[in-house]
Amino acid sequence: MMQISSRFTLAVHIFACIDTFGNEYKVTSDFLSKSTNVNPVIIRKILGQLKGAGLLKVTRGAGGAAAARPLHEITFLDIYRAVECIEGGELFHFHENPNPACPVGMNIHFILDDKLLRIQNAMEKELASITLADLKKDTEKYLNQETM
Amino acid sequence: MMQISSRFTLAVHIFACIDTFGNEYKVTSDFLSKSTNVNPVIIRKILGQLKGAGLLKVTRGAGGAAAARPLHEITFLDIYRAVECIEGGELFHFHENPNPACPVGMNIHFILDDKLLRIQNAMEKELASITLADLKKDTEKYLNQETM
DNA sequence: TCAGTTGTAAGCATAAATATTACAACTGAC
DNA sequence: GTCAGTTGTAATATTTATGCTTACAACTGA
Repeated sequence: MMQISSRFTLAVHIFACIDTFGNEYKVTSDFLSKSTNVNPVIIRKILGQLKGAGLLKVTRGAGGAAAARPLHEITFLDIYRAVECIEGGELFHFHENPNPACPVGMNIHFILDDKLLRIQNAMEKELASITLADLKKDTEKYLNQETM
Repeated sequence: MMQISSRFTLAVHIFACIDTFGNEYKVTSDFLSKSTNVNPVIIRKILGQLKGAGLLKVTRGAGGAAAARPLHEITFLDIYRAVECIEGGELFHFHENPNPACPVGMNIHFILDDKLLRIQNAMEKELASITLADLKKDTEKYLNQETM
């Protein structure tokens, strides 16, 4: 399988909750746990990662999370990088010890690395093109459909 | 972490070996095991996936693998899809049971799915733009550097 | 002071990847 | 026809990451 972990969609879900409920309610890990149906400790860990990346603020003691920057200045790429703690940020996992005595084995990184990077860049460029302002707009769209 | 599994880079490595050694040697799972330093049973499993996708032919009994189509008609996307057996082909893993009683939880898929798809499409488009002909060209480039 | 909350550690359960052993079935050369 | 070499596949083990859960110290605002 090997998909991008659900921490990413969880993090986006968290921001959608902050957008939607932030003014009315205190958005705590317990609140988010109920909306996502994910354990509050996991939520707190993700909140910590997002906080560490400067994307949101978490109020210790009193509780509650809020965005740390204007929404159009937070991209999906920021979120992806905050929660997807990949060594060196590399999307593709390589087999570890290709044979240095084989002409192909010894050169496989020279042959492949630039191509893999191109692919990863294409994905990250698209991630960077989506902001939390877009998310909020669409969230409101669907929530209003409910109300009607 | 959650990277794309090394089966993909392994599969590309396999094709690089076929390109380079296919005329001179019989490219068996044992041969490939030595070049990649990966267990021959794993190699055979990947060979089976590539064969199943119609990308190469494996000679039973006698042994050996070879490309099943002209190299410029095999893309990295073909290989990716052959070996990355993701349910529904989705790059992003979603938290399973968002709360249907929460306005955000009940709509999170409507809000997010199109955006995730855009990101995945960007990546797959780049995967599709690289063919095994490109791979062979670069492989020869680096191997010739060795010889000089 | 105290109820509610965050941050974090520790242990467990689950899932996927990869390694490994084993062996039946197959093929081509002799 | 035999046989060495190979593929296909099953079964098991190991490793690694994820996510769940319990627990609790530290913190904050009322």
